[in-house]
Amino acid sequence: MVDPLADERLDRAFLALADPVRRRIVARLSRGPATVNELAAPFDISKQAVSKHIQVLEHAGLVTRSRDAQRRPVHLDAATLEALTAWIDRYRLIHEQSFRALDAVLAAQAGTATNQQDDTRTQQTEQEAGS
Amino acid sequence: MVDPLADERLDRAFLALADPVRRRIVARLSRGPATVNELAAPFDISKQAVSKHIQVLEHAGLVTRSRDAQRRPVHLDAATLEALTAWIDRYRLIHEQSFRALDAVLAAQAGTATNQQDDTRTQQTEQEAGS
DNA sequence: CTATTGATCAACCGATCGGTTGATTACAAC
DNA sequence: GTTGTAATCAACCGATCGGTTGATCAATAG
Repeated sequence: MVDPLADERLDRAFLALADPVRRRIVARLSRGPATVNELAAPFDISKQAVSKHIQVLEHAGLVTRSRDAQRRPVHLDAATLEALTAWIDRYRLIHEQSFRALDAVLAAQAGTATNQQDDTRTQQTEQEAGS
Repeated sequence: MVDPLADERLDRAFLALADPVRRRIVARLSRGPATVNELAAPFDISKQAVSKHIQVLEHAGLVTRSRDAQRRPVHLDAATLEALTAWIDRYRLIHEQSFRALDAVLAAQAGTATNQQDDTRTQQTEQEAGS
């Protein structure tokens, strides 16, 4: 459905979200388009800095811009967000799967009843018996 | 369910994934734990550099480490991955929702179609956009 | 004990990032 | 035209990032 993003594009998209200002901008845009001035209002930084943040988001494919007189409204591009979740979920699910397989192996070896291989989506915390 | 990660933790987690080497490490770990040497093997960079990458992933909460003699196996922590998809999906779904609302308004006004591709995924959770 | 293996620590370097200020473009209103 | 507003461009700065090399720590093997 959504193209798996090329490596460099994933770089830029994840990097774009690795900043609280840009995440807040994305959060704001999820409720509809906004101009740079509107987006800059909640922040204590300069409008130029916000403009740069928007450029980072745009270069990452997370937002697009249109034109309305001298304003340049910014729109969220949800397709890229979806591609990011697709990447993450891919490996998250592989991990879950192999974890369940390991559970089965351990259960078969020991026979003791510490296995829960039912459809509980256990994302259990690894604990170290590292002594 | 999964704790919404604090802002600083989200910073680190997204930043950790904004690097192709670290994403390949995550991909490898999704199939099971591995030592630093094993993880470093596919790359042309030094083992120290890979060790740093792993520290970045660990500090981001994406991996944990145990101990086995002089080896320090690295394990994926899928919970943090899940928290990232949770953050993304939250705003992706809000966006979808407001887009549909806009569609309805425009349809009522003029009957003209918008240029949004119809991604049918009916979700109706009303949420507010925090950070 | 010494030697070897696995991994980290420490210092350093060039590139990029997030921010600033000042100048400039683009458009609208008068 | 001139003024005003929205936004970007350009140069600069300190901090962080990704990489290197060399030394060191931790644990096993001989």
